Amino acid sequence: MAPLGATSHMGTPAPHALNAPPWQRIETTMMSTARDIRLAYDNCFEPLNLSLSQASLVGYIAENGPMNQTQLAAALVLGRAATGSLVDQLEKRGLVQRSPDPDDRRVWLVENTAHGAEVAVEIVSIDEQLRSRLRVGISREERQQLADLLLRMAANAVAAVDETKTPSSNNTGSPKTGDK
Amino acid sequence: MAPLGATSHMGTPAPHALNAPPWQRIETTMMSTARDIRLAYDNCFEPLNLSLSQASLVGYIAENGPMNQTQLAAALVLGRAATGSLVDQLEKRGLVQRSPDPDDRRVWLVENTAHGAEVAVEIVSIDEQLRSRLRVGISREERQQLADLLLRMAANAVAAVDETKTPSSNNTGSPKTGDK
DNA sequence: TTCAGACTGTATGATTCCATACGTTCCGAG
DNA sequence: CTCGGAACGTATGGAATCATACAGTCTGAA
Repeated sequence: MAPLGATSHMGTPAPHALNAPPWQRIETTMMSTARDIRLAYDNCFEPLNLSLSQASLVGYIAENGPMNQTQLAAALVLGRAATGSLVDQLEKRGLVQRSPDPDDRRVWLVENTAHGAEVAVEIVSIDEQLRSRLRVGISREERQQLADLLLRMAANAVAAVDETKTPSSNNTGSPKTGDK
Repeated sequence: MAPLGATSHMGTPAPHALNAPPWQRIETTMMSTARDIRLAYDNCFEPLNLSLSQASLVGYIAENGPMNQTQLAAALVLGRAATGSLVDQLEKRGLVQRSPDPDDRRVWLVENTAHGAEVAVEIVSIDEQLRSRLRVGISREERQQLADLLLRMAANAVAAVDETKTPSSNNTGSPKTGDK
């Protein structure tokens, strides 16, 4: 699977790329690249004792103001459960806090504490630093195209799943809401 | 930090893409795309009751012949422990089997069973199907460039980690030797 | 008013993977 | 032959995330 059948018996099948196994296919390359990036982020935030997701949450609130967990989940591309867990961790450390939403008793408004706001400054700084580090040798135009291709591929992936999931059957559960 | 600071207040920030939140930055887009692709694969292999990693392992052996677990780990871009775990699972299901390497008593040669070989045919077929599905609307040239950009970015990520981990290292590619 | 349905956050269990620390085995220098 | 180091596979613990199920709350229609 993962690779193609290059069967590179000899020493140098092709100077494909710097470090990645040369026989990998795009899909695998992508997942492994994503992992490398996540590791780089985690590594960068380690001095603050934060994971990428945690830092993202604090940073996102710092830039966009308090919001509820469902909104956060959408912003971080995470499930609500995972997001709630993140907020728990950050609340324990005193970086964020939950206040009740006066208009909706179901909802917690998550906001940064004073300390959280301080840390957020560092987070943003570290983030920008790493981002520029990741973009070394990659022009703005290339990034644009990269993003474009990624989105198209993601759309294909989602579509592929949808097709097999919703051919004709009205499943007992709801294919959409997820809840319930 | 998932988002960028664009603060696209409202209205129509940009018809960026079909489903992805428009404010995401490349790094996040990539990770989320990778996740979508993984989900698509898992979904496709579900009829066979296999995860992507499991299917990859069987398929890879089918195409490249028996090999030891360290080689497999490198091929699948996984750690040795995770690979061993995969082999365990597949062995229980009778898809692969471990035979002792006559030349090295430390090593297991992992190979497909007869049943595993049968399944591998399906795996390869399903994989090809999904892959072409993922490539809809993306030319070969674009894929080439995508792979190129991904690899450059991955290299940057690895380098970024290396820099902070070993201030005076010269490693170019793989800082292997996870063991002690 | 009442009630069904949709939404919010939470709890739980499972899965996948990493990092680390072993115990065994191989290899090469003395 | 005899060690020390390197490589292999394994065991263990932890982190992140998903999917599901649930209880409280809001909303809109009857």
